[in-house]
Amino acid sequence: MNNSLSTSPTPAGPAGPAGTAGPAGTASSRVFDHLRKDLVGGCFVAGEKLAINVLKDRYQVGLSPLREALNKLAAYGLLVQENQRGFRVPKLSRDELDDITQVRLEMEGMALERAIANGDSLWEADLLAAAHRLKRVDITLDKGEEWEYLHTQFHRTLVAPCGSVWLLRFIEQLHDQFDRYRRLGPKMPTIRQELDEQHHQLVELALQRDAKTARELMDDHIHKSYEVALKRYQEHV
Amino acid sequence: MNNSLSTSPTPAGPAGPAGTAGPAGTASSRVFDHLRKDLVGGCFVAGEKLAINVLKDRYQVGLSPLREALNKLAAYGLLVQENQRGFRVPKLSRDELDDITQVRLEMEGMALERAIANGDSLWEADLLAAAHRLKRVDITLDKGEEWEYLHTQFHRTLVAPCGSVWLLRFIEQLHDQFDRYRRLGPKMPTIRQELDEQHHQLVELALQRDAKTARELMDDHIHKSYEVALKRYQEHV
DNA sequence: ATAAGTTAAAAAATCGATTATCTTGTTTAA
DNA sequence: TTAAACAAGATAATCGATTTTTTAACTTAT
Repeated sequence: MNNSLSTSPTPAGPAGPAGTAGPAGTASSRVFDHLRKDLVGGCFVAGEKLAINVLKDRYQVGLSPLREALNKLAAYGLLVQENQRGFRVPKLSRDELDDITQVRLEMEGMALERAIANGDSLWEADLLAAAHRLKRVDITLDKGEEWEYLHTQFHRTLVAPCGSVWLLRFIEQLHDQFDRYRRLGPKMPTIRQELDEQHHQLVELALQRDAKTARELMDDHIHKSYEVALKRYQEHV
Repeated sequence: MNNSLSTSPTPAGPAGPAGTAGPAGTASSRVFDHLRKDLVGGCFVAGEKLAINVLKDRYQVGLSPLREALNKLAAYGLLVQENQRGFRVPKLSRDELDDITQVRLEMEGMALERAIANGDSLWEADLLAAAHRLKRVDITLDKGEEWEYLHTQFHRTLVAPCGSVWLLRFIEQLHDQFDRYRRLGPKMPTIRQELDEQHHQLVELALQRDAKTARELMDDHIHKSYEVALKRYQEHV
């Protein structure tokens, strides 16, 4: 996977399931990936203050690489840094969830249209593969990690050939933010069935190059996810 | 000003002209602001590798705060971090300039429409003030810094009440990226007259709540800036 | 000559300890 | 009784030194 924030030419590695960067390079980048995953996955309580010394033990690194990772995460928006009192997990709010969703609708819609215009046949193949892998995940066996990873991958693949590096970057960032809400509480989406059905239809429409309908469906898909996220958020207050 | 990346509750201070964070808190945040300004202002050559020890002297800080700032800037997109070989200034390319411009058109247009829908009368006052200050800058006296700062402020004010924190964040980031091109070479925009005229018209349209025309003008304004940036880029190769 | 191997110098990343700042509980003065 | 002042402990930020990795110059073998 190799997210664009990590230090660039990660040796790739076997690309383990959950977005981890293989054997990985620096200590700093390893903590970054790990912490990012945990923050998005809801391992921390929103608003919580992070005790650096605790993190140091938890992630088995020294202060310097840890602080470097925290600084990156703050610039990325997964942490808030306060003047002389360390880092904390950003609070959640209904308003922000709505905001994120709105912007996602605009940006992912745009990106999808462009991807459908530009994507080649290699893209079609990747898309089919990603959707297939996602569908194949055994809910009973999966601890949630596998589905989450493949879901992210699917959406990444879908918009990948949109032609705009910056659009992709922002979309990724918004996904992380959105998932802080969607992944509150229980592991598996209750309506996975429905969502997977939409994923399948999205592939169909992409292959048919029906940008307009695809975008409508994407809107719908985001709205569905929004409802899940909102419910989770409201139950979690 | 107090950019959203700096550590939050900066004591405000007298808010010096050029985006600096007043007396400022941590060494880390001071270097961050300073480096950000220099990177956007073109003090470094694109593609250049940053020698940490040189920066350490140049900005008068130790390794730790410096590295923390560099890490933040990398997450923000003003630096590229390579696996075990430090930081470098991102290369410039025609493709990227086009990309940035495209996304700016979409996002700032959207933000402007929303701002015009939401902005109250305090906003109208702020807008008039920002435009006025911008117009008043004496080109002969100004070393370029003042105009640049007020220009940024004007555009910030224009979209401020759009209602989306994330949109504002992305727009700010894109501005920084765009300015890496626009501010190549000579200090003052050759067509400042024209640009200031557009600024003035934008205020007019905003006050009249004419969202549609305002957006068209904004598109035009971005296109004009794009031409400046492109020319600068091509001359700078 | 070219390419693989070797090694010394340079640079990046990390560690351990120090310094500065905040927090909290307690005291003291109004 | 309340609020300002203080002091001790906890936490954040920074420094200086060490370790690791890369770079570049120089061999040596094919």
